[in-house]
Amino acid sequence: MRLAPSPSGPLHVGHSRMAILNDEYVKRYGGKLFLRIEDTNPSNIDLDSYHLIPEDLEWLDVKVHEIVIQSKRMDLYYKEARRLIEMGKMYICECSQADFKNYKLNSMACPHRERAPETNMEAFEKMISGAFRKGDVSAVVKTDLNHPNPSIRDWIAFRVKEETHPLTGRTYFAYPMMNFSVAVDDHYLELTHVIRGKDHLNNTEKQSYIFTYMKWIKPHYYHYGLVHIPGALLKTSLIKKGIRDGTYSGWSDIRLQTLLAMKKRGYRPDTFRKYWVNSGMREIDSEFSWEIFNSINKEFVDQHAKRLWFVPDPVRLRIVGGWDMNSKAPFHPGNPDEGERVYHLGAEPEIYIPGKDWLTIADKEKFRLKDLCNVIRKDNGIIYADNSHEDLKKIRILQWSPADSQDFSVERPDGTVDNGKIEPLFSKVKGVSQFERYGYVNLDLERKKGYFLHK
RNA sequence: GCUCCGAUGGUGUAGCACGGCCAAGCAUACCGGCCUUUCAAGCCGGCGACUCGGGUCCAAAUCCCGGUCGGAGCACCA
Repeated sequence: MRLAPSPSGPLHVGHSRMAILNDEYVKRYGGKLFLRIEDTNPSNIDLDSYHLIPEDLEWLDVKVHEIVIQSKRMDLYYKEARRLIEMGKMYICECSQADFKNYKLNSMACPHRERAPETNMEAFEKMISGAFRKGDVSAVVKTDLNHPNPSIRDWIAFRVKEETHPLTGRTYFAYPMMNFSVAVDDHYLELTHVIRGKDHLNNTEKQSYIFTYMKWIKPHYYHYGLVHIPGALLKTSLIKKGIRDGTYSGWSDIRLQTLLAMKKRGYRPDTFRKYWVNSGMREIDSEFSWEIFNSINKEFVDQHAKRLWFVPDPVRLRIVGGWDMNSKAPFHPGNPDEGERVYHLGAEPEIYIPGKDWLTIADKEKFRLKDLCNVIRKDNGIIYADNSHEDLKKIRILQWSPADSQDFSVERPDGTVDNGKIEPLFSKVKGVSQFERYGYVNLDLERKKGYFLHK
């Protein structure tokens, strides 16, 4: 089995599917998983991704047995190309791009198609030694000019690139197209099974010509349906543009759906695995469900998410008439091992409550400060009422935070920020916590802020 | 336009290769109740689907034909 990403950036949610599906197959049935970095197009390579991709995979707990880098195997591709030329199955076309396209669309042979193998070989050697300019020539695999799908008729296997390759520099001038290098590598890596998206259906057919000409055994192919991930920006080129022009702070900007960003928000690798295994390998296109994805993540995260009181948009109030006020509450109601938090507030303390709630509390309305006491609103202040637990079901219960609370802000994936106060003991909490009546947040203690995960 | 693929509740799926055990299972969401000093978690109950039309058959979500709808690919990206 293999994972074959192009090194144009780190992995995102979409990639996690193919990684996990392949990995899961290998883990269940045995075998070997290659990570094959497909860097045969020097124009869209991001040097960092050579290490970011393996790191992402490691985070996902995908076990890669061996890493193969295509740009280091160019001689192999050239060697196999020569064999095809000798067999008369590949030729060097010197038509313009437009002419070549025209011939194909009309099922016609281009003038170079029937040249002798020796002539082609000569042209090929010139091509790889850099004697041609970009766009002048290409190496073409003969298929069937009458194939109903024009893209499958005589497809291009090598083209000239003049850019400097980030890894190999200016060593090579002719680079294989994905369909050629993939066929050669799938054979030499002795792959038995290939799992990939059904956007590759045509490629599978193109590649099969190589297997047939070379008399190689084809792997078994499985094509899963495409998933549309709502609200996600996954096009690496667009993300890169956004990073360059300052729209995004980097690959881990939490508005993005790169694995880096999702990790920062507190998503767990197990969530990815469970979600993708659960959605299976059907050929149906489907809609990615954040609803289900988040609920799986909540399952993993909730058990150790300490509860905290965060007060967005805080209003500062004095509890008039409250003497010797104390509060004690567990960090996790269902998990006593997580400990508890205790506050001694003293007499007539000041506290913060959420501005949004304060706005909707009527004059003379009674409400509860959670784990503290009941109060009644009077004009623009509150007075102590009692500490009975009797009407808990009837009145609303608000989270609050003491006067010595810290400033804290939560960044949300939609780009907005909630500013507020957080209870002092938050500094004892690490990782993902649940802000009561607010949602799950991954804490960044050093910077006194958090990243919103989900409700 | 051409080629290929697909169609189960709001969403994600199981079942379809070998028709009957499917008056369609699970999850999530939603609604109601219990519990609870969070609008979290947990427990109980409820809601809700086989794209349409034909055909084969004792019997069709499952097989065949047609329509409709959706998706992907269509040349020097991977």
